[in-house]
Amino acid sequence: MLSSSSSADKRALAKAARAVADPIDALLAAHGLRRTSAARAVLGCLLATPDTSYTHAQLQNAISSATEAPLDRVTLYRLIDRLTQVGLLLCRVDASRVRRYQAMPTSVRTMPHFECQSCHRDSPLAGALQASASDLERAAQSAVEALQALGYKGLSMDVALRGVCADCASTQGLA
Amino acid sequence: MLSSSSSADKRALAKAARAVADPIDALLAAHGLRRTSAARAVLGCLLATPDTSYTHAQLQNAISSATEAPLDRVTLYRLIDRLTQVGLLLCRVDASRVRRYQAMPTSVRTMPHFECQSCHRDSPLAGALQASASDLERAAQSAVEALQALGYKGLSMDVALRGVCADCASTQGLA
DNA sequence: ACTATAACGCAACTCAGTTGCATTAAATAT
DNA sequence: ATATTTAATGCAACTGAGTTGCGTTATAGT
Repeated sequence: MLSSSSSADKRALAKAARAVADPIDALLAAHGLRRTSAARAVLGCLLATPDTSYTHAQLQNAISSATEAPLDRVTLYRLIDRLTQVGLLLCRVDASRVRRYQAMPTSVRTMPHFECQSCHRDSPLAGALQASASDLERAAQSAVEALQALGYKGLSMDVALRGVCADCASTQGLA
Repeated sequence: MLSSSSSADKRALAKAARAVADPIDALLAAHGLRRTSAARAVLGCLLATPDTSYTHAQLQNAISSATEAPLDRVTLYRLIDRLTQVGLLLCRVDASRVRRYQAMPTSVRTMPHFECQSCHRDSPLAGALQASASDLERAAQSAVEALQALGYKGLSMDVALRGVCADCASTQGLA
């Protein structure tokens, strides 16, 4: 039965080959999702740019301009939901209250950042704060490992400092 | 002129006494804000319940039911903005994309928490994760001190882990 | 090829937050 | 103490992200 080339076998093989050939199709299938053109486009776009997050609007725009298919707003929302629920995407809410999506990172990297409540700037901890940032990253890393040991999947972490930055504090009468 | 009790002096003294007597009025004045009934109500409500955050709607509801004045939606938004900008309030965006406000805490306390992307539960790091949480808090603390040394004011921090929790991961076919 | 159902596309809707503008009331100057 | 300035208020209309319902289309399993 190994080399019996019935037409049924041929079709099954062709199908499997297609799924295995394209890593994106393989991922979709492995997570129980259908391989639609929209799913391929979105996942492909996000996997092509790791560590880069897109808003819903940016993603819709990117897909619609790259491919010919315009892709409906609601469809994209629902597709993103599915991809996120199975752990293929990572979602976070940014400081201006919009969700940002990205491909689930393979290695967890923490990027401590500071949001000023006054000027609303969001900047990474750098310069003199590099040391603190590294400490935070290390602590975050071990927390992630602890969660992984408990069976948690697709982990990522966000460390946000908030307050009033030195610039804003000096130009206001702060107690 | 020390003990000259003119009526002008009396009024000035009464005014100063009022401002100093009420710590809320004192705070408002110290930050260059007018002492209006709305500002007193909001700041009073938030200072009365430290470490408790309210959404705009909750705050409006609390104010309107506690006092007689109904307080307009937009007025509350703008008032919150002002209080936040001068560092009297702390604002964060929760997992469901709504802003939550609370009185600026005097001591910075970090509360690492986990958000599941699948079941959307948000829970604090507890149990076996206590150790990691403590490490994170310690690292966060020194980061905050570093920022304070640079002149940053009203600091607070948020450590969010994200991913798919063990429960959801086991009930889905996750790779 | 046939069927069940996941995924799609459209319209209408909700909810948090924003903007413009005329009015009111603190704070400051006279 | 009254006048003046300008911060704060209240209303109406608007925006933008995300959701819900429902009929249609296309994928996966028979």
